Amino acid sequence: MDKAYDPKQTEEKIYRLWSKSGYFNPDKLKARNSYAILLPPPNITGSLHMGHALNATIIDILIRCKRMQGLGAICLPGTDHAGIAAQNAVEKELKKNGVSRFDLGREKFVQAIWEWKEKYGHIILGQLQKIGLSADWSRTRFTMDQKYSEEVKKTFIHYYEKGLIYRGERVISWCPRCQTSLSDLEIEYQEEKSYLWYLKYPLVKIPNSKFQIPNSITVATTRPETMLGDAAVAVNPQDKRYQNLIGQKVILPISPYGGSPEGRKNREIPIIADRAIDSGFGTGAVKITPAHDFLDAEIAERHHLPFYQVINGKAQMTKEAGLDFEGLSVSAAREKIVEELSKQNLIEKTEDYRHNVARCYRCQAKIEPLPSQQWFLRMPALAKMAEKDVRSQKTEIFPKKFEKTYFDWLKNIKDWCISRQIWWGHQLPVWFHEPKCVPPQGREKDIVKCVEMKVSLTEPKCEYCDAKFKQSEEVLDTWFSSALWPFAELSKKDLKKFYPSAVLVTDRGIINLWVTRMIFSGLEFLNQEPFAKAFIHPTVLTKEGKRMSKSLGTGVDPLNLIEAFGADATRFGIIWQMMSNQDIRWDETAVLAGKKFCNKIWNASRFVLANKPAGDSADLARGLTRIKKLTPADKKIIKQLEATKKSVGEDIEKFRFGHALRTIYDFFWHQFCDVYIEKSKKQLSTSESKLKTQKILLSILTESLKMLHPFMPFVTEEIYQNFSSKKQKLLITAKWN
RNA sequence: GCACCCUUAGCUCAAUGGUAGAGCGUACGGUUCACAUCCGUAAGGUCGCAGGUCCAAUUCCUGCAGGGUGCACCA
Repeated sequence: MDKAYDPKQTEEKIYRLWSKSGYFNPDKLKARNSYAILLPPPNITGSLHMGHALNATIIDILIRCKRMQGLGAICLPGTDHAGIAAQNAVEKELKKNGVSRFDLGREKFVQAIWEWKEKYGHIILGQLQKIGLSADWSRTRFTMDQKYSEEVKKTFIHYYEKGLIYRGERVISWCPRCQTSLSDLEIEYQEEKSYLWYLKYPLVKIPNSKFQIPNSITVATTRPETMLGDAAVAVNPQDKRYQNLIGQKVILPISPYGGSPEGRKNREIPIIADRAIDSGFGTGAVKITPAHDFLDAEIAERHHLPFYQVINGKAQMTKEAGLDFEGLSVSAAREKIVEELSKQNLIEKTEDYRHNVARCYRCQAKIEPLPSQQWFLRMPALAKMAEKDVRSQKTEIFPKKFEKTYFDWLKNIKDWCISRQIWWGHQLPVWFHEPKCVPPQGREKDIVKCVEMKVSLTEPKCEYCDAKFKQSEEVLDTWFSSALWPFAELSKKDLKKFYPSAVLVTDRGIINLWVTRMIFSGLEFLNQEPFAKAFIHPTVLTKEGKRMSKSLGTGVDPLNLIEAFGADATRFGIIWQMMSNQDIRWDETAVLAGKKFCNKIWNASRFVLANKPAGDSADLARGLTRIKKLTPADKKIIKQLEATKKSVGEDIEKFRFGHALRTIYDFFWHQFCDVYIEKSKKQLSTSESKLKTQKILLSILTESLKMLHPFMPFVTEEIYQNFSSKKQKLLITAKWN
């Protein structure tokens, strides 16, 4: 053995050794019980970041530990097609050559993404191998595999036939850049400086009114351009200031004019009372734009107000906004409106205002709420099921504080908008027959049965004509397919063995996007929750406590760490910092400590192996309990080993990985190396205690390597290869008792 | 606005109802015989602030401040 440990000469070689052994696949383990963990499928667009590294390390510690405990341990890997993210990534690539996806057309563009996926999609899995993840790669899945796709469609059909999926026109969140609808969870809010405009809407004069009616009512808004779509002004029914005005009408000072200027007549809209209005905000009077605001849409439903869509999917003003505005961008329209209103002296005042603006979680473009025909999954019943499951502890969310995130979302649940207008993804199994058959003479009655739309796995046939059905162009929300990850595409045999999985390990950022949806999907389709526990691990932040971000250049690339310090040191550094489920403020010196520790293990092993007696290692190490006449130092180290094993075992069960690692570290370095090895040097020099001491050294080393292996797999396996027994050739399957 | 979490050595973090510890860094010293990626010694903390409970509080309680997260609002 060399004087220093060199990860570069070791890691690839050892990983190949493991792969060749086939033990990542539990079929080879001949274990009675399984222990499965799903790898949260990274996006095909992803490249390894600290979050992946932490996640994979935790999963791998558990898998390696359970494998050594004799269970049929498996990590089920794969990748996610990442609808919007992948589409955006490839669009960006094409843009470099000045090509848009529309230039290519749908078929060719989707083909380009597939090619891109073949080329780059597997890279992240290779990176996970680099940090040592012992996943069963023979079972690698992809969320757009043919079988997976089929099951996604079957799921849609199941929900549809159960009446849980419906199609409807609703105000939804629309990303004008991605050109698609988004669900509530795909929106991020960002604080922004803006203004609150106080606009005066003149009241319609009523002759002979017994009340004193003011000239105008003032409404506060952050989006003056939406006034073109206003359908009412609303106040709280309790608001004393406006009692006289409820039921009166105001004149929209700028109205969407069409046609000739002579026909110009401003729209008159009512003043209504609605409980949703907060009388403390602004003037207590609010303009209601049903088509472009969620709350306004709700209020409009209650009051049967018309929806005027004045903004389109490209964030431009529509024809309905009137000839003066049609085609203008939202921001240009805003300027024009403000200018016009101030000309008319209808702006009472303007206030500085900070508020949260909704943005697309994939491209950061400003979201436009607008009415659109979409497909929805009815959530109340599913949400109830999911809530009950965690309330009854059938699925345990750990740490418990994250239960709140889960319950909060379920409590305020909205129907899930599952259709997306992008090209990359699972096309809806919905087929259109348009136009309907033209009934031949005398058969009108029969043909009435001809359907315009059919939900079906394969293309349906019309009973009355030869016209082909056309499949819906829309695709499903990526998370609709991710929700099926615990079971889709698994063979019946695998399903029996690996469902439910033991524990789900993931980040808090996707508790509801992913975890919650997996839970209700599992309950719905297999009548059992997909995992017994969901462990929400910490998030890796910068040293300053800020989010790591590639675009801001604040990210740390784990591959660089592996290159500089080795995979074991990187794993050590990550886990060393993972204490009590607080977020990690990244400190690279922990990786340095890991590198030093690798070397310490290496050199202590060199010492022990230089003093290894002849014979099979397994036999030598097992004889520990039979050794007589132990010295106090012998007894002490044996006792310390037992205590360490116990403590580490308990820590791992409770996901206290950082604590476990520090316990082993302290034992190995300070109790074993600093004290016992030093003492052993004397014991080795006398012939009566020599063999005993040699056996103890070998035994403690072997047990230490086993404990360390889940945390630092490469260096421990490499050392083990230098003295492995005929009976137990690999450390990965050595018994961890 | 509501809820939860965090605040301990220069940095990143532990532990603990009764003399506060680690890693990294710093200073000084040592080491042919496993390891200079090593060993030893030292410096360095009124444990965020203000109250309270207790014989005793960094540890328990309350309030405040700063940082973070989730939810609601975001007209």
